[in-house]
Order: sequence, then C-alpha cells, then structure tokens
Amino acid sequence: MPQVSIKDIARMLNISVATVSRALHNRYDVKPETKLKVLELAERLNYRPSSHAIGLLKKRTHTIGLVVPEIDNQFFSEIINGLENVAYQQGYNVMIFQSQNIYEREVKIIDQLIGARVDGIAISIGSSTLDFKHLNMLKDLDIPLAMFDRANDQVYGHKIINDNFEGGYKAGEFLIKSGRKRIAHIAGPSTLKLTRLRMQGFKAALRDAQMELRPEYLVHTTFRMEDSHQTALDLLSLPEPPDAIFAVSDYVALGVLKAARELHLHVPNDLALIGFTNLAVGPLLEPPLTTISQQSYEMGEETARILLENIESSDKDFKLQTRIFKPELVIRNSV
Amino acid sequence: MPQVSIKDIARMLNISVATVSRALHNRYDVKPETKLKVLELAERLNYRPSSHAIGLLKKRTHTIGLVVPEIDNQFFSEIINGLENVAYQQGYNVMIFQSQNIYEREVKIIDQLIGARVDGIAISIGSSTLDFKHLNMLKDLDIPLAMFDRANDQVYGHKIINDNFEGGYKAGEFLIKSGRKRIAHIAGPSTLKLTRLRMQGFKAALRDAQMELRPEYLVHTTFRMEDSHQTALDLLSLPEPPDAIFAVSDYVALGVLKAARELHLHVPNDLALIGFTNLAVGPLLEPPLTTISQQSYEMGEETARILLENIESSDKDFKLQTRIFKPELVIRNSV
DNA sequence: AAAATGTATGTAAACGTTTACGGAACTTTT
DNA sequence: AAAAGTTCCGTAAACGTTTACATACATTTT
Repeated sequence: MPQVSIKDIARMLNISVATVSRALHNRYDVKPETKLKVLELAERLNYRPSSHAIGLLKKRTHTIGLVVPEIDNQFFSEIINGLENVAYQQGYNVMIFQSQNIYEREVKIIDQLIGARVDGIAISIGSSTLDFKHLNMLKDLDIPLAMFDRANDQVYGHKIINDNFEGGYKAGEFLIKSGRKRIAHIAGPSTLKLTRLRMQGFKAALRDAQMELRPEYLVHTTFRMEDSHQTALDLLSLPEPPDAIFAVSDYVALGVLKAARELHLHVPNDLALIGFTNLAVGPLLEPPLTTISQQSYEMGEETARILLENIESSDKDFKLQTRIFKPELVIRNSV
Repeated sequence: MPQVSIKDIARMLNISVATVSRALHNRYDVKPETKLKVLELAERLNYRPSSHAIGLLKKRTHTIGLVVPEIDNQFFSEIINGLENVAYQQGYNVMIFQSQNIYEREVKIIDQLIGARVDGIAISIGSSTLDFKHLNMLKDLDIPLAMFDRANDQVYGHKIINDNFEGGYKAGEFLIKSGRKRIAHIAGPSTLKLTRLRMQGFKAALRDAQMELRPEYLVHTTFRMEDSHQTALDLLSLPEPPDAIFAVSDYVALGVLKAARELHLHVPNDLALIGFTNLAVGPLLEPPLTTISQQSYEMGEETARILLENIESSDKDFKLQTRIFKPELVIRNSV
C-alpha cells in the first residue's frame, strides 16, 4: 500500500477529510475517540503530509535555496554548515544545489528554485556567470536574495563577503616584510570580483613598498588543483623564477606545493608560499601553510541570518545589507 | 508583481487556462498567434511553473533524495558528485541533506523526503542510527532505497559498498610485510558495520602472520579529526607505544599525523601510518600518505544507476542489488 | 417551552497545473 | 446542400491539504 493521503484515511474511517485534518493537527473540536482512530490509522499507514499540497495552499514553504559553485570544496561545505544550522534553528529547510561554475546550470537551478517557490535564495555566483538577468528577476518576484563570498554589484541582493582587497594587501605585505624580492601572484578567474580585489590589494602592497610587479609574475588559473598545479609548474620554470608566491586560495596553494615538490624546490627556503581561505588541512601540510583566513562557517551563519530577517520581515522594501568580514593573517611555516 | 500563475496569464489575455497550458507546451492545436501572445507574456512576467502543482498532479517528481552524514567530508562530497552527474543525465534532480550522524535528524529527513514524494532515496546511514524503522517503512511506501558506503543488513534496500574486510586485511598485511612489530588500529564507531569489517580484516591479517594484537592497541574514535587527534595522542603516549598504526580513515590518519608531529615522532621512521579512503590531499602531506583507496566518485555513480534503474522499472518486485567495490593499496611514503 | 450555548462534524472553495472530452466555427469533400 | 473533416478553444475534474462557514444534535439557561 503506497503513499496514503488524508482522503484515503477519511474513506477508511467513514468520516470527512476535514475531520481527519483536524484530528492530525490535534484541534480541540474533534472527539477524542475520533482523534485516536485517525492517529492510529495514520501511524499504521505511515501517513506523511504532502509538501506539494501544503506548498500549493500556503504562500510560504519555509525552505531556502542554496547555490554553491561546488560542494567538494571545504570552504563552501563549511559555509553550508553555518547556513544550515541557523536555518534549522528557525524552522527552515535548505535545498542545496551546485552550479559547477557552469552558467547554464546556474540559470536552471534558479528557475527550479523559483518553481519550487522557495522563500529565499542564497548564492555564491559561479565564475563563468557574466549575465545576471536570472538573479535580478528575483527582485520582481519578491524572492529575497543573498550573495556570499562571490557577489556582484550589478545584482540586487544582500552581500556577505570578505575584504578581499585587505586580504590581498596583507598577503603581499607579509611576503615583502619577509624579505622576498621576486614575488608572484597566481590569481583566480578574472571574471570574479574577489579575484580582482585580492590582486589589487596585493599590487597596492607592492606599490607601497616601491616594488615592481613583473608582468610574467601575474598569472590566472581556476580554483581547481589540477589547473593551479600546471600554472605553478610554468611559473616556476621561468628563466628567473619567483622566490615567493601569493596564491589566490589554499586549493591553488596546494597545486603550487605539489609543483614545488616535483621541481625539488624547498618551501620556504627556495620559495615562500601564502594561500587564502585557511583550510583545515593547512596545518598538516609540510610545511604548514601560511595563509589569510576566511571565516567560512560564520559567513554561512551571517548569510542565513540576513536572508531570514528579510524573509520574515513584512517590509516589502527591506534594505539591502552588506556584511564585510575582515581577513586575517595566519602565520605558519611556508613563508 | 510577484509569482505569476497560468491563471493570471489566462485572465490577462482573456483566454482559458487550458489554452495557456497548451501554448506553453507548444502543442499543435493552438493558433500560432495565441501561442506567441502567451509566450511573450509568460516571458515578460518571468513565469515559472509551480513544481508543487505539477508534483501534486503527476505521480512522479523526477527527484531523488540524498542523505549523507556530513557534507564537509571529501569522501561524501565526491560521492555526491558522482551521483548527481548520473542523475542529471537522466533528467532527475537531487535533494541533498546531511544527518550530522544524529538519529533524530535522519528520521526527520526521511519524513520530509516522503512528504516531498521523491521517486527514490540514497543514504549513507549515520553512525548513531540503531533503529531502522524509518528506512524499512520505505518498502511499504514503494519508495526505492539505496544505501552506499554505510549499509545495514536489517534494512531492505540496495547496497553499494566496499569490501571492507579485504581493505582491512590489506592494510594489516602491508604493515606486517614492512617489518613492523607493534601494530595498532584506530577503529571507527563500533556501531558501523564497516568499522567492524575493517577491524576483522586487520585482525585476520595479524592472525595469518601469527602475530598478536595487544588489547591496548585497539581503540575506537569518530571520523572527526579532533577526536582522532586526541585518541592518537593517548595511544602514542603508552609506556610501549606502537610502531605502526592502521587508521580507519584518512581523516583519522590526519589526526594521527598531527599527534605524531606534536610528539616529535618521525613518520615513517618512528611510526608507520596507513589510512583508508584516499583523499585528494593525501599525496600532499608530509610524508605522502599510504592508504587504501575507495572509489568514491564511482560509488556515487553506481548508486545513482542502480537506484534509477529501480525507479524506472515497472517491476514492483525489483530485485535488490549489492555492488561491492574492491579496495586497493596505494603505496606512498608513510609506511 | 423557547432560546441560547456547546460539541462534533460535514461542505466546499482554494492553491496551480494538466488533460480528456466536447463543441463551435470553419473548410473541404461528396 | 448535406456530410465529413479540420482547427482552435473552453469546461471540468483531478491531485492533497487547510479552513471559513454551515449544520445537526445535545445540553444548558431563561
């Protein structure tokens, strides 16, 4: 006997669906005897209310949609945890989707979330997304939107981001202070604002120290380790290789570390390395990775808080919020 | 102007909802002119069909529910990727949930998935789950179930698992062959069958080599690094500490590595270490981690394949499948 | 005895969508 | 000119649930 509905129960007990519904909700105006019969049968048949029926009837689904570029990335999975915990505490469910940084997938996911009538959406925009129609239409549909980590100024939504300029500056500054002269930067996809800001901060640090950035010391890669590994190999095989690298993220730094090992370069003696993110594996690497920390879990919590505040607010013109987290230097042994 | 329905469009164009529906589906029996008007208006108003309405009407949702203990674990996130890819290719959506190894959460998630009328469920059972009613009732409800990595014999469902006994045996065997004498095992939660099997395989290897396992060399921990770190500290502080450790998973091995470093023990000279999983960071550790590999991505793919085959089959008594992956020894430098 | 109150239940509409069935208004065939 | 076919569209039911409203009966109050 598959999925049972309230109608089935009503028929079996020869009562109306309304009474069954009332019994299941433990309303005061139903005879204890009837209540018991309904509850027992529902239990026996493993009755579970259809969320589709309820979602159709009520205007609210108590569900928020979450879109991340990729799930097998500790930074994002920690954000997911922070966000989920806050959401659950307030009685909301979270639907998780990954865009894989593919624009078409991102658009499709948003369409689906609208179709599922979620109460709000949290997203970290994919690196190949250059058109933001799919996100900006959420405003017309009255669906609150929060962007975390990867936000875009052209999009109407809350922003929960890092001070990437400052992070980049701190990374550059620390490498300079440690006496390195040939400092390179492996940047992320140039479409992302956070990439540009970290780069700008880094450049500013060099400028303030009256140092020059050689053009061949500035290269771009994706956040995937395989790509950054190849990029690092190329960079370290230059006629005059750098003696320090600021990697746009820890995952990229892992690729650099792998490349350095293959080229028999000692870190930090031959090459200083600094990452960005502060992954949990950082301290376990050899050498333990110096990095700029991002508070991923807290960013997830804050994203949920802002989004839920917007959802629960009756104010149709809820003011857009921007929350900027301060990145911090985590000194270990790779510099 | 918020969420628009087919009714709204019909009203605005002074036609019936049926015609609007037909136009949106590009049916042959609607005048091209009408079709155009509907499509234009739908586009302009950002119309997206309500998945609740459709889910209610049709019997199938083309959605499968996925339950993992935790998402911030590379092993599981790779499984998710494998599963999602196969599912998407066949036109199915995946709803991801984490139980955090908390029994109550797991039960709640299953209830929700039933309520959402998913077409099938894939789960890796949480370590605190001892009662399986919530899973076995899926059979009565005709909802196909597939268990991956962490399965249980008391549950009616497909199984996609590792040959954990063999994996444990291989780990033990390799440590013995490398000449170690005081071999310890840090096992996982004893509630999990995979824990017991890896342990039994390990013990069998010792037995076959006529070696004894000292009671104090067998300890349990969770898969969280913080726990395994403390466990390893205790183990390595014994009057006569082991000279080799087989860790039930790479995450646990990371904790051991951290402890060894703190106690100034050199791996592999003072302590040989072998893990289980084959995480991507393994080769980047110092020393690169020797481990038993699990084909996580492929397990995800296989889970999706079996589950979807069951879903698409009209056979009410679809036969239960068991797929056992063979673990392989990955030799690096930690032994 | 009539009126008022309380208790337990049923009726029906609504949410958004699809689709079987029917039919009106044409056009083509005989 | 009647018959048959084509084109286009509307009506209404169904999916599962909640809830305002109505109602029937029983009990209490006047």
